[in-house]
Amino acid sequence: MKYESVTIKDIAQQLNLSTSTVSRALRGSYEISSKTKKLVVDYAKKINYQPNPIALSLKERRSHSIGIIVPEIANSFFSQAIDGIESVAYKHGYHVNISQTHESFEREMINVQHMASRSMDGLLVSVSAETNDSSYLKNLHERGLPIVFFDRIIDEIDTYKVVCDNFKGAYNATTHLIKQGYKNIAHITSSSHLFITKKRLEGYKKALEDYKIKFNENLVRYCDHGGMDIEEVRNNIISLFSSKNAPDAIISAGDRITTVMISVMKNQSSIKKKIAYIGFSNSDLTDMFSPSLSVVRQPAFEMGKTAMELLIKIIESKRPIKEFETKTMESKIIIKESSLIPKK
Amino acid sequence: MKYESVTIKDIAQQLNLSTSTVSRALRGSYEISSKTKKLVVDYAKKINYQPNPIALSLKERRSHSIGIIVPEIANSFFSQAIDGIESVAYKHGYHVNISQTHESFEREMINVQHMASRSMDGLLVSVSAETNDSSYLKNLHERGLPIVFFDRIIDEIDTYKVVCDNFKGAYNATTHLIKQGYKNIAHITSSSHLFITKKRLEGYKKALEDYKIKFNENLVRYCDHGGMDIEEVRNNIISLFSSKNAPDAIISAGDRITTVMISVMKNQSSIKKKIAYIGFSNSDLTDMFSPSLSVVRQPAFEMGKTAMELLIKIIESKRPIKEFETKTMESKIIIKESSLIPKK
DNA sequence: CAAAATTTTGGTATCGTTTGCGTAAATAAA
DNA sequence: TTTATTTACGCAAACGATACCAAAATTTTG
Repeated sequence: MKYESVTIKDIAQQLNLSTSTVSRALRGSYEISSKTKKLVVDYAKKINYQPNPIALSLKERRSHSIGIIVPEIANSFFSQAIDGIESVAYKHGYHVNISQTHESFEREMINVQHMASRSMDGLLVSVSAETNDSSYLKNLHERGLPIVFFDRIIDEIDTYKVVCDNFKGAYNATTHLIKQGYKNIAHITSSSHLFITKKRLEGYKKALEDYKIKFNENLVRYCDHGGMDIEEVRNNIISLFSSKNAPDAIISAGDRITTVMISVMKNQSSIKKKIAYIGFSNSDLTDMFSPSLSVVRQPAFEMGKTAMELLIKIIESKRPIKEFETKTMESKIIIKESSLIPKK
Repeated sequence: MKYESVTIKDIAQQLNLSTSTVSRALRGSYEISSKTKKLVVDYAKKINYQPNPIALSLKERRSHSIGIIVPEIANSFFSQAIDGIESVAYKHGYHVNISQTHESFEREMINVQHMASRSMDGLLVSVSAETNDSSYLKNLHERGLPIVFFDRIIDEIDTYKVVCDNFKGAYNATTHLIKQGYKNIAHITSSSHLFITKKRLEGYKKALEDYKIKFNENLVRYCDHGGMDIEEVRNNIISLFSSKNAPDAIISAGDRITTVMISVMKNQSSIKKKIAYIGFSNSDLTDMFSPSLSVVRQPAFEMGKTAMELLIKIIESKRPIKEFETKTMESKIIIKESSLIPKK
């Protein structure tokens, strides 16, 4: 059994008109008499006519839909960003298609290709941690598919991008820990391919430098699967703490890595107590943690909004846009207990 | 500028064949010679031909896509269920469209209509807290749109449904609190329209009854916006605790309500300490709470999987299915600190 | 009142793909 | 070689909607 809906043909037949007349009447064309118009519109409403978007997409070669590619929706940052995207999209008559990569490059490629072939008018992309080859995206983009990157951007592709100030976020977080008296500050971060990983690392390094603390390569740990592989995080933590120069504080990157890290530390009795930590996170639950979690919070909703606005700008611009900019938004550092155990 | 992709026509032109031959060659029809077949297939691969799904949808009147309607994705239960749905969907070649209602009835109607008009082959629905009129869903369903409900089901619509044993979940949670010595157990729950709300309430009541505790209407509080309206939850909590017969324990329904409730209690100094509580939640973070949270956990991933399997069964069945069943899955009660402060 | 101008409507191609039907070419049987 | 069978392919319609162009129907003008 298949769901059947009313078509313009049904209306035409019923009213003894041609499909073209009906079509024009429905979109209020000036060349249709008001009698006919009324007749058609009333009847259409009566039988609850809904234009078939598939047929429209085929005809107009656009779908009034955009695609979102994110690592995962079960992540406060991304779900908040999606809410921001949707708020703008609905206002402008766009429908939104969400797809998750689960930090897998392969899944990402499949999803992006799928979106492209489904006549998405544009894509909002935050790449996966595994993505170190963006050529397929570049290809699609060069063939005219509008793309706006947010958060996990690809630096080499020339289009609009929306990020928060990752350098500053990491810098402030690190500085905060330093001021608490910590000197052995580890940085647990996402995969080294990611542009944001690099920026955050730079902020971290700069803070150390400004406070004359020697940078120690061994205190930086990458999670190439962005925290999806718990063992990877656990191994990083364990080796970090079993090394001679165990850290006394940690700054972590991203919602997932932060929470997985905390959970690993909680269950790892081998780890000495009183580690100070602060992480990038947009979760609403961090206040309920014990200790409550100090975080670097990104304006996720705003970032989503902005990204969607820029995408619409590209989609609806008459002539190809040549000059792109990267919008950088402020992150906020929120100090709670987890980083507030001053070390004398 | 618009993204253009290769069509069957391009191949036909290039190879001096008709579109029908190309089409048949690509889908391996027996009436095409193997030479031609190879020629076409090779060329198609070379220029990376991808059939246009829009055209296919129009022709076949199905999209190989299904729609998910959930209250929100920033909710562990639903995001886990979505993961389960996706895992089955991808395996069967279905694409998944997610949409959020944010617990709004109006948004839900818009989203469902949109999905239906976009030739979704079927819908997986968990209704919003505000939904107390399901006639539009019933209508669509009667017109042949395959629908499977999960979690927030509509009892009156005759189709497959997937739920967890809400009665038992609430019964066990309540019993657990009773055994800890609590007698004034409040129940903060979602909107009274929801079927699951009713079932959980029944479980709660039965537990009280079995342990000879008198049911007190005033200890049950409904959040008609499913926890999206924080003030609503706050008011419920405050009035609950300012009443003569203030509760000494709470059992809460659903991820959002549970976390909002905890957060409200945390920030409400007027509330006496040492309230025991346990909530329905699928969050992975509850262990990090202070106190760590006792929960009733639903097999969200499994529920999503099952729902998707049932939907596929409906979609792909040759003849209309007449006999539907409701799959009930076991919930699990996980005891942590929040409910473990025994009252003598 | 006829011719011209204007308004209103219908016919048809189109988007990309599949599919039933028809037919030329190739092969097999006579 | 002629006729009967296959085999291999092309034509055209269809899915639902739109848009250009032409054809009615109507109104205006001389």
